[in-house]
Amino acid sequence: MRVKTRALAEPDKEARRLALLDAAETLFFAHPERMASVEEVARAAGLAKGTVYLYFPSKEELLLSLHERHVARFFDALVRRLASRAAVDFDAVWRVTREQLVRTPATLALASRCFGLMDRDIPAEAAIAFKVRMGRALGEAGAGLEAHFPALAPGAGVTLLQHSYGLIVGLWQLMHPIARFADALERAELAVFRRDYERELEAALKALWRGAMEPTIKPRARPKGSRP
Amino acid sequence: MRVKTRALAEPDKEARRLALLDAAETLFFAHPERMASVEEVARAAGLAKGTVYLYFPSKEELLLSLHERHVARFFDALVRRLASRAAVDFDAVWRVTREQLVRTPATLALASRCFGLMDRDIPAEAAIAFKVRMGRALGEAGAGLEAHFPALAPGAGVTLLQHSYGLIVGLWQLMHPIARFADALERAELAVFRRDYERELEAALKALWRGAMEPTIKPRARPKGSRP
Amino acid sequence: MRVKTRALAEPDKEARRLALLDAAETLFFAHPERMASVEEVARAAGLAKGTVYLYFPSKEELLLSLHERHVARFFDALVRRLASRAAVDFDAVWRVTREQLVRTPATLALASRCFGLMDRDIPAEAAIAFKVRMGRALGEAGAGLEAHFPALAPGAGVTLLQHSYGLIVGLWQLMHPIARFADALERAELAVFRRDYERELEAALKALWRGAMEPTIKPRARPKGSRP
Amino acid sequence: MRVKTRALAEPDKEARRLALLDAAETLFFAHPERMASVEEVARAAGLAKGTVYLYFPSKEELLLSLHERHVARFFDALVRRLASRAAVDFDAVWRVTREQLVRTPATLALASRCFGLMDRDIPAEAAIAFKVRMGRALGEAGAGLEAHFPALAPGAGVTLLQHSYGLIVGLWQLMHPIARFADALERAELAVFRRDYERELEAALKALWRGAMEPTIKPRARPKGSRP
DNA sequence: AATGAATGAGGTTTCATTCAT
DNA sequence: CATGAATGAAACCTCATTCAT
Repeated sequence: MRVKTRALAEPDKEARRLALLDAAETLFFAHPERMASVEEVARAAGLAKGTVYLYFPSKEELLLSLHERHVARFFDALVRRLASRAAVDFDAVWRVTREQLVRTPATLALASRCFGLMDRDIPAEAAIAFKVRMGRALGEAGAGLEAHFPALAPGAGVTLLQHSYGLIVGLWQLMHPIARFADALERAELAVFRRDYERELEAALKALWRGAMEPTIKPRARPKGSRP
Repeated sequence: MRVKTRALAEPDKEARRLALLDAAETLFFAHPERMASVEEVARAAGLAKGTVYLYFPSKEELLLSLHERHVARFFDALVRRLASRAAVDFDAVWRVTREQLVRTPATLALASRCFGLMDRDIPAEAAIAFKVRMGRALGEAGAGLEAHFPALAPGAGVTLLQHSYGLIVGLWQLMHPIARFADALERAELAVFRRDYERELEAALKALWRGAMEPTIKPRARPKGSRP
Repeated sequence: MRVKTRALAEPDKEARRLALLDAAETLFFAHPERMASVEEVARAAGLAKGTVYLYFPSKEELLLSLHERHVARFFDALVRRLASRAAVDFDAVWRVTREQLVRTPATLALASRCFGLMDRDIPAEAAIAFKVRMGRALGEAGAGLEAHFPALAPGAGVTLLQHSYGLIVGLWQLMHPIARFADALERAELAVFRRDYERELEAALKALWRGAMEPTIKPRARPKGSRP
Repeated sequence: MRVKTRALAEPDKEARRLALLDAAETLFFAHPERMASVEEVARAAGLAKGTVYLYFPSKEELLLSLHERHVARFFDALVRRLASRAAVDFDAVWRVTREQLVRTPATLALASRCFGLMDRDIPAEAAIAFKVRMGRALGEAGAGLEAHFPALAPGAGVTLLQHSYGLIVGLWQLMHPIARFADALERAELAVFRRDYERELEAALKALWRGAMEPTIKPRARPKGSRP
């Protein structure tokens, strides 16, 4: 009968909430492919199963909260960076992205999953509240972006962030390394898949941003001749 | 007691395999958020549950097969277009993409899921075989692309396709419409999420391609002054 | 953090006990089909969950107490009526019954449940103490009945009360209206179940009492012929 | 891995259904106060938990089926008796009742519980279907009764049966012996509860029927004097 | 005395897979 | 080959009760 000291004061409760999120994150990080059970999460936090339900209405909403924490951290860092005195260019944004998203793989693994959860497992109420908060952060970051990149028309900052986010997650799904395939990847036939997610993402994002910034240029290349 | 006549000859077997894939596709299309059970798929194909396992080793591999069929169709159409006499520009590729991927939402819903499956549910053997086939198609399409777009260095065609694919799926997850949120989306706070996936994707892909084609341009904008 | 002032004095304690019973009664009345949780009862009484256990050893005993209060009220009213100067006939008893039991449906809903509780959830000690108190009230009321109905032999008053009580509760279970079936009850096939509990009970009790009062009559009807 | 031979043919399936009902009945009979878990029922029938759900949509509906079987048996026996050539009087009906209901205590224990289930746990659909079947049997038996007891007006047979059923169950709840109270019942104070259900019920039913058969007699006794 | 955070037993249901027929 | 009955692991969530504060 493990009796974790009780979180009576509000700050303690918040701390416990965070402890549960931490536990979930750790487990998810250790085995991104397998979703830990609520019991496991609770135990990892030194609590009992039922206690989890004092802090989260359901397992899905716990996961969404974890996801939200990740996203919030990213936006925080990004907004902070955009608000700083220093000049901001793609690399500056990329560095934030890399630290907050790319190099915390659990973040992306969870993001992938949460897309699916929104479709059915999260009560509309909660899903919408989540989106409202996201929308706020997104709006702020988008505006900040526009302030630094004159090429971005009003509204284009938000759009670019969304497109980037889609690219980040989509490419991660396509390219994130899977341990058990490491050997097979050595085969010549699979050379095409021997890719470094971080490097690829940087290149892709760079291309996306570059393209987004120069909308005036006549849009596309024209091939001289078709295949012989 | 339905006693479907036996599929003795090889062509019959293939036909039955396809019937199962069709059934799975139909069900998945009808409710992309919910994964139909094996029983449902079997029934929709006019077969019994156990029969599914004569044609697919597991539910996951059935899904992967379905996914592969989608991807193969896309690559077929793309390669065929690239091989045609007509000139090829971004729009030509986009039209193929739109028909094969964007306007068949089940395709993208399934793609999202299959990323996850690869991580754990598909035996390495099967996963690798799948990747080998994908790699082949990818290589061919990538080469075709390079032939039409001189700006693409060798190898850049494949890369661009992969980046594009990541963007297509990632953006879909982020933006695909969810029926039960339609009302909520009217709120001013959620204006940011009121987006048309097809239009957004076209813009994002265009930017990505444009950026990928002009790698020499000096990379980024420089803001004159920071935020006031 | 609600800090209800402490119930130090004995009268306060009793008042708080009653508040809890009132709260339970209200909740039970509102949703007789669903048993409120201890938390709900406590909140409805303006107390915290744990406090309930200072006044009742268990949820079951709380319910039993509530039930006892109902029964006691009934017996009080009955005994008072029997002790009054006015003449007493079936109708007089029926009126008491109707007011105290029939028209307070929660009473009967709870009575049904408490039968079940006695079997296992109530400690023998408590159950027996309850029965002793019930026995006392029953004895008194039975005697009062015998005083008014000369046809009742000694002991027959108690017996008649018990039989009546069984009938009251049994018939309630059989006939009490269930909101969600109201529509279905319109069907011709279910005409047999379209019954008014109060009216039925009155008729059944009348029959029971009439039969109990005339034990000398040769007992039963004789059919002339069997089914044609 | 227990592999009960498979019930492929329809009669086998029905047999298995019955085996599950038998198992549930046995367990319920052994411990009427405790409701066996689905797992226990399955094991008692030599099956696995999941198998139960092939035969019953939910635990509650299994219980309702069991209850229905009991009631159906009673009605069968009653209707058969009423249809036989032999004369029918109260005792004849009582004997059927005694064998089918009174002396199979599980029947009454379950009946008590099922009243509660109807309120919320059984889907309206199923509950109504059950009632329709019950209504049919009730109508038939009621008509049979009227044929034998000329004192019963049309419709009075059904009514009498319902009232009787209420009395049977209600009195059972009030009087059925509870093993752990056997000793306590020896106390003088509890003499009032030292009752034999079967005997009491017979008396009460007799009174109810007698009263129901003689509706013309001037209704009630008149007390000579009130309490001194 | 009062609180409410923590506990954890307890039970239902789903569904991919197997295998006897 | 085809069937579908049988399996049983897996996971969630509720809520009466305890007890540190």
